[in-house]
Amino acid sequence: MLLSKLLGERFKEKPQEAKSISHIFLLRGGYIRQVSNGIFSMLLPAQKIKTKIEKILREEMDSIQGQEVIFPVVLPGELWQESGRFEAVGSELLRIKDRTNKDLLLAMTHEEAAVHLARSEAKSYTQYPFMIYQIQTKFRDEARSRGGLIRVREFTMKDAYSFHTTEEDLDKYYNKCLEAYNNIYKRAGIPEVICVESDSGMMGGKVAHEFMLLTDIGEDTIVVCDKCEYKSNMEVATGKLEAIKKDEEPIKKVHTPNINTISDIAKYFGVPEEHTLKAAVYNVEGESKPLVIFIRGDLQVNIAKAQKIVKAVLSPFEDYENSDLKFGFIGPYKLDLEKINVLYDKSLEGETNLICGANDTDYHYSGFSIIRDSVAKDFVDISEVKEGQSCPNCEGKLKFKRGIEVGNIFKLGKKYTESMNMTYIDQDGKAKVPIMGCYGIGVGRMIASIIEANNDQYGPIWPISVAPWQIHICALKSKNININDVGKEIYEKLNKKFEVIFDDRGLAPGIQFADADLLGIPVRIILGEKNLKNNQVEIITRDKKIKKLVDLNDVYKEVELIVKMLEDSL
RNA sequence: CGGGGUGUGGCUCAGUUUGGCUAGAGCGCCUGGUUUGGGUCCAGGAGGCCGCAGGUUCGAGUCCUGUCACCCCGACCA
Repeated sequence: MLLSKLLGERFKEKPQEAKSISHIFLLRGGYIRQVSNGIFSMLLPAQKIKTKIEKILREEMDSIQGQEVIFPVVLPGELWQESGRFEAVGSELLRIKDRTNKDLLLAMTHEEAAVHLARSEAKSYTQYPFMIYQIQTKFRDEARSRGGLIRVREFTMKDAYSFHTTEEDLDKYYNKCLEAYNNIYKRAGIPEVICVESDSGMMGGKVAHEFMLLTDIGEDTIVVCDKCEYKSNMEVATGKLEAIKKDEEPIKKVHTPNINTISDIAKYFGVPEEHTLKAAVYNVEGESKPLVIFIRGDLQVNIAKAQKIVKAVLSPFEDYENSDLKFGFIGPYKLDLEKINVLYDKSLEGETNLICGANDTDYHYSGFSIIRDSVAKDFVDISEVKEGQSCPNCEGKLKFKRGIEVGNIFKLGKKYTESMNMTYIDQDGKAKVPIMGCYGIGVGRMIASIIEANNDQYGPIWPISVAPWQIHICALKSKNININDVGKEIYEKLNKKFEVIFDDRGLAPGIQFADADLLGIPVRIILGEKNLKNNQVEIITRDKKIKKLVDLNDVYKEVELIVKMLEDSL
């Protein structure tokens, strides 16, 4: 490729709208252009990177017996009605109508399409297990896209769906896939991606993991133990909770005028916040009674956990005027359970001598002991982990980090196969419902993540496995010799074996170097008058780790060595 | 969906507070020269429905109303 012909202007100003490093360099380097909110076009360099990532994805999926297929982007609404998601999913699902007013949708994920295909093709147990995957456009009408390619509405995703006859078989395959994912990130130059436990969300299923690139601009909070291997998304993270030792005291009603926040109560009674109990009230979708969650005063309710327990969407309860609940003064002692549902967080288990609301405006109780003074029997984990809390598995302390989710894997179980009536005939001649797993990786988000992990102040430093070109030839301008001719000769020779981009523009060296940095090509060959007089050229790697003068006759050999070395390092 | 912000040439922005000549700068682009290992310098040139619609006014980029788009923070995120 001749750089003089490459479309995609590179510029030095920081684009106003871009905040993250990857977004800035993707725009400045002429990789992507925004078309609309969360919708981008990709120019040649980005497209080439994308293709290379896809090649890695294909090889790794094929290596775990995946069969590549392709599903439609536009699906009939009725297919999603089978699984119940046509109604269940909110406005992120873009629903459209065709000319006959029939419901269509732009697929945001393809479980339904996968089951639709698999249920008519895999009717015998002898065909199991199998995995089908595709690399396809997805559309999610995100409430808020951001960060360039990090969170967009239209994107390319590798999604895979495996089908099994037993849980054990799914478990086995799940682990194989987890390994393939680690290979993918390693090969793409982001070996630092870690695998964490995660929430399966409304996808359903019990076990799920996310692959996270730890970086400050990440959207998710990751909880990691400073001693052991415990790693988890905040949504599902747990910490060790032990009852705080306090002497039991008799329960006592105390006048607390206008004191209704935990920090005020703690101050008023002169105790730390963990000696209080608080109530959080939610509306439960499809349920008329509000849900009251009791939790220790120093902790927050983790709504994702709570939603999983009640298996419904929660929203904050606000209608105190038409209820018996006294905002700011709700407590578990002598609470009327007729018109509400109640959950007790694990943090309250065994607690004694707490301050809690008295269900009477401007009054609290002190000396409340959960066993002695309430009907609470079951305690469930609904609390948000706090930084510094003890690890659930060891004596370590939990630390928070930020991460970008670059992939996820789910054990879906029978959620889709059952609702969509997929069966196979087992050895015993009986129809059975297969068990499913699904596995996704966003390609664009991977591009952004690779930049986030590999860059310097001048631009991206592409790992050679995904770099748009392997070699960048800079022919500097000269009055005395026609360097472009020399460059062309080297270009044509190298181009037979490598992917080469040749800067034949003859501009000021600063411009050529700056552009080369923005394109981030791993190996750069610089042709300048001074060195050429001695029959030499300079070879430098984008990360500046190798920088040497090479005899003109040895260029091919030398490049071959460096490329091999870079490839081997991944 | 809530809060904040921005729309002026391809990019970054000034001008809007206090309405007033033909709307500016730098970068980029085109032409000529100059320079030649980290965005050289000089001269000339092209390019703007001032987001859109309506209104006030002798006069609107500037004031008013509406509307659209985009960005940031949050909620949400299969």
